[in-house]
Amino acid sequence: MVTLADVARHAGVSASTVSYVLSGKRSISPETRRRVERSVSELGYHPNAGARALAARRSQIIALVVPLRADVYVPIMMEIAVSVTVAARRYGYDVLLLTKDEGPEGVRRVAGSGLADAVILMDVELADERLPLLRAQGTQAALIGVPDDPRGVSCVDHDFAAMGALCADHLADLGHREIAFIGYGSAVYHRHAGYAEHTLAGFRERADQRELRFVHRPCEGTYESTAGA
Amino acid sequence: MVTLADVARHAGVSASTVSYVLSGKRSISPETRRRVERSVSELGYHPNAGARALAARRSQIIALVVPLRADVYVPIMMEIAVSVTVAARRYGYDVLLLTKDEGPEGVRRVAGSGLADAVILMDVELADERLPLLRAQGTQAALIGVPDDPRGVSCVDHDFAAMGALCADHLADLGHREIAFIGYGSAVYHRHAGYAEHTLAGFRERADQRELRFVHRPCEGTYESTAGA
DNA sequence: CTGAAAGCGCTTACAG
DNA sequence: CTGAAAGCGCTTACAG
Repeated sequence: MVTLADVARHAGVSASTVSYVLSGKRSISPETRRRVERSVSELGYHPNAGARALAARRSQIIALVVPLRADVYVPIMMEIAVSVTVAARRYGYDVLLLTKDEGPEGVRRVAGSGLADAVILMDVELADERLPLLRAQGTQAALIGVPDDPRGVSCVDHDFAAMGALCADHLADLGHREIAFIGYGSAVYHRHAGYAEHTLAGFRERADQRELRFVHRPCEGTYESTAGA
Repeated sequence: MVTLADVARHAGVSASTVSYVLSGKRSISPETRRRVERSVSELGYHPNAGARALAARRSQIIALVVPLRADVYVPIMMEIAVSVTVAARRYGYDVLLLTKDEGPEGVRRVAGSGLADAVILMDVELADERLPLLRAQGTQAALIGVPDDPRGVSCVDHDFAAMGALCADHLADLGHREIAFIGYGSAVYHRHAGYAEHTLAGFRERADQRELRFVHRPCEGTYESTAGA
């Protein structure tokens, strides 16, 4: 394995100079830079990720926690996972894939060990049990989904409440008064998934305002059966 | 941050003893083990991933390279990614998500830097350009898909050739003689994706034996439009 | 603009 | 059964 010391020797400079050429954290004479870059490519040098993480105290890794339940729409999960990965790479980060079934312990594990510098959570629940942990550890985090208490964390999501309200308005405008709200699988509501609850709440509030009567019926089945229905 | 040295001090043992208690690589007296384990949980110790990777010369990370094209069936990709992640965890490994668009360079980057100990490749092509690199670097790898020359690498896949042959037999048995083979999108054939080529080759060979005439027509569109068709 | 050196937090021979 | 110490390969103040 080629180390930074090998490159320094080959280029006739110190190790710190090689490091600074690579990181761009201080100015280097063009001549020195050239020699170092030449040695790097001639020797085929790749900085060791572990050593770098240890010394710099950051791993350049973001953990992405994905749900593995059958009641979520899979293609959108994949699209998000891939988009996150592509975007992370643009900033020099890699993405570690975690499954939600590891629970809060998974988040603790990767953040506590320094394996990941930050986490992105999907399938956020209203009272998500991972939130207290994030706050306690001071873990950098971004949530795709909005919990009941979003203090201290960054969240992003569609406005599902507005969407529910739009649906109510649309049907009310058409003159309908008796509505059936066909929802997600019942498990989605049992765990209080944010998107489902927000949609239903937005619909319910507007339905009340518009004096609609409605029944809410969860709809069982995987995304495939419901999409095809 | 709590370090191994903190734990050693707290438990009144040496750092190496703490390390061996954690790794189980040498026998420890029950009494010592107890004290160390108690200190670990009392202090909330999590071994630093970078330091561990540097010293042990393995990261306990497997890189999974997923395609990001629209011409692959997404749900199965996600299912594989999640299954790989869950299985990897059982062996103490985490999974790093790479996208195929990084090309061979992505594999070189994560393997060369020691970020990943091994790679799993999806969407393997007959003459996959990542193979020479794997061989040259001696990178541990597993392919989901079979290339033309699988020497030196481990592959696993469905038997797509047998599947194609089965289809030919089935239609021949029903008495049909003129067959339309509706395939994947044309891009899939242009890049010579293993599963597509193997299916077609298996069908073609059996069709010839059974004296069927057939035309092959790629079918454009995403998995959603074709699945719904 | 550059270098010598300490230090990051582990693992693992080496010794007893 | 346990400890002292070298070493893994980087980054980054400190000095000049």
